[in-house]
Amino acid sequence: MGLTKSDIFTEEQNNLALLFKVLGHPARVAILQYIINKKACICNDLVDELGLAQATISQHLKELKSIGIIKGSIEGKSVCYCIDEKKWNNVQNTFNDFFNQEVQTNQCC
Amino acid sequence: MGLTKSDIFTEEQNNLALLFKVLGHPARVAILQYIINKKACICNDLVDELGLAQATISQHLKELKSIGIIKGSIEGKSVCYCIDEKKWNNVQNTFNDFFNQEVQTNQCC
DNA sequence: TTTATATATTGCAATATTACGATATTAATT
DNA sequence: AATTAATATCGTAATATTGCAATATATAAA
Repeated sequence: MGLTKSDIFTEEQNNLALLFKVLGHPARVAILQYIINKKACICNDLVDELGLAQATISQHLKELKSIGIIKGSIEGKSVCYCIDEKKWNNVQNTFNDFFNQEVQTNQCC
Repeated sequence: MGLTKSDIFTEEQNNLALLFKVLGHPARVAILQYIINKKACICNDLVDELGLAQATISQHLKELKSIGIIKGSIEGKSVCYCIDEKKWNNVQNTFNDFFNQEVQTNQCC
């Protein structure tokens, strides 16, 4: 198997899980933190900063871009990446909506 | 390959990514939502509710337990699972700390 | 004690992910 | 036009994840 049965879940569940999944890798967390901390937007510096090959970084950036949390703009021969603030806040809100669901007082454990 | 290079990232980055990763599957999102929505804590109902085999559900529950976001207590021959509220809030706070990092105004894109 | 019920674990097949070298592609520079 | 530099894509090997049947374990009920 190895195939997630996404058809048996709601659109909402699949979407939420996808957001979590994309953030669920230390390299992608590190990339986001790096982009946030530097005043300017970055690209190839990530290869030097993290100890990963250029192809690997490019792949992680692609995944982050796929959920829209970062965006890139071509600057000459390099690409400048930055956080998409609107999406960033949107993802945070989506997560908070999930966590703010009323947790009932346990009737067991 | 296929091996995440966790040694090149900080403890914090690995921990945060792990939390996201465990939540990054629709079945686990669905399990959490189900446990939250029902007043009482559940166990085998999940097998009926979601269309997954008992072994599969058990495995997902194990992963959720591994980060402490749910806990189970033995109730006769069944196990009652519920949200660990303390950890639940803790995870939410951890995520919010991450998202509340100051996003600098873009100098590109 | 035997049987039934609920959950966990094991083993395995199918698919996904991670990582990287090699190779495009694209744009600036010479 | 040729070269350099930055990034993306392709192909592939190694590992991880998902899912399930089969089996083990544990407790309640008969």
